[in-house]
Amino acid sequence: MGSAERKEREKHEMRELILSAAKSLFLKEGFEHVTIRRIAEEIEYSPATVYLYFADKDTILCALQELGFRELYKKQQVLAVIQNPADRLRACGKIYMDFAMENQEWYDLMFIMRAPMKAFDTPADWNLGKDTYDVLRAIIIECIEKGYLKAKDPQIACFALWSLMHGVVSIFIRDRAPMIPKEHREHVIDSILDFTMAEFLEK
Amino acid sequence: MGSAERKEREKHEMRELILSAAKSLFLKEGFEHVTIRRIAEEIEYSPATVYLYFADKDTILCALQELGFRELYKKQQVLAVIQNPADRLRACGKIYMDFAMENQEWYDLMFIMRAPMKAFDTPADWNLGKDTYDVLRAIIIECIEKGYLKAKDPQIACFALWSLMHGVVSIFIRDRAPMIPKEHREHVIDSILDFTMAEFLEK
DNA sequence: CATAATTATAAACGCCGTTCATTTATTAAT
DNA sequence: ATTAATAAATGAACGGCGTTTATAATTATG
Repeated sequence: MGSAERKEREKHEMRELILSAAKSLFLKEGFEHVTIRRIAEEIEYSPATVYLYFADKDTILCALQELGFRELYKKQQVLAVIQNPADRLRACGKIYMDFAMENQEWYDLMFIMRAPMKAFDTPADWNLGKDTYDVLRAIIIECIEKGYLKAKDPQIACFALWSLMHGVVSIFIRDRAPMIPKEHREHVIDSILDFTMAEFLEK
Repeated sequence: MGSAERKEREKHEMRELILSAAKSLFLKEGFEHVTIRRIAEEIEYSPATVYLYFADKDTILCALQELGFRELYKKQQVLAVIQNPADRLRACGKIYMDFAMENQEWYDLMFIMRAPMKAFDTPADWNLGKDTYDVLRAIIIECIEKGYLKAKDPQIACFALWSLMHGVVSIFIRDRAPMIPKEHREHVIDSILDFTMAEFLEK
């Protein structure tokens, strides 16, 4: 009897329905309107029904987060055409920070908000973030190999440069830089990239 | 009739009472237990009474934030005894990141959480953060003057280095670095400082 | 067709920040 | 000292949230 398979498929479809409602709420009305009750309303089910398909709200946010990572990973793909690793490093930073500033709520969900992280205990669940992180790591390893970076430990160099970029955009997103007018943000990001390349890189 | 002054004083005392209850809840039970209802319970008044002394919850969080800034500023004072500006820069970073890791919820409130920032629209309210930021800026200006840093724009250098430090600790605090075991965090912070000093500084 | 299993829901629980009509306490004026 | 005016405090509610549970509706199986 193949009805078990259909059941499985229906369950999966319902999950997708819930996620798409969550996503559309997120995009149209912002994070704070993504509530179980609003999701349920959107798909015309009761709030309790949502809990038949997802353990809790964090699990749903986690799935949304995943979409964000895919988007970022997609944007990183254009880096492949840049030959010089130093140029590629700069472009990587630019793509990262532009993504953050153009999709602030997504970035917030992916890298700042507490909520979705409660859902995974084990680092194994971090696969999504890992892929995007590995893009940076590969570039840095090449930069070290080719002598653009004098750092010997790529782990540290990678974490430091990621931290720098994350620091910049997360300060902006959470409004901790009143000394920098909003109109200057884009320019500051470029200046930070220039500064970093000038100070960090050898040639 | 000096009763108006006494009224003023009583009002101030009540505000202090509320804040001290908020602080003690924050320290003893963590941020999530700092609710208007719990504060009211703590001081044995009704929740509505709290609103006679504070406009809303964010205003209270804002005052808590201020305490955090004072604490950080106090810790920065030991920097004064360090003569060499490059050494002072490193120590400044160390103090900052240690403060963040040892007082994670305070740091979160000061630099990450959205809540207390809704309370101030104008950069004028940022005086507290400005003092601690100026400590870093003074050091960097001296580093540039004395040729330790080749950057010409201290604004950018300052923002970049702050971003780097903030990035590191905020990634840790919000658990975005599963690739780094918790036991290694302290060591990574030191390595980041080494890396930064090595890559950034001239001599 | 009847029974078992699944799916959906209404209603509630226990929180939250906040508001407002009403009561209680204090002060000022007669 | 008594009353009138002012200020302080509150109980109860509003509208929200995530989540749970007992019950009802639906669907599948024997």
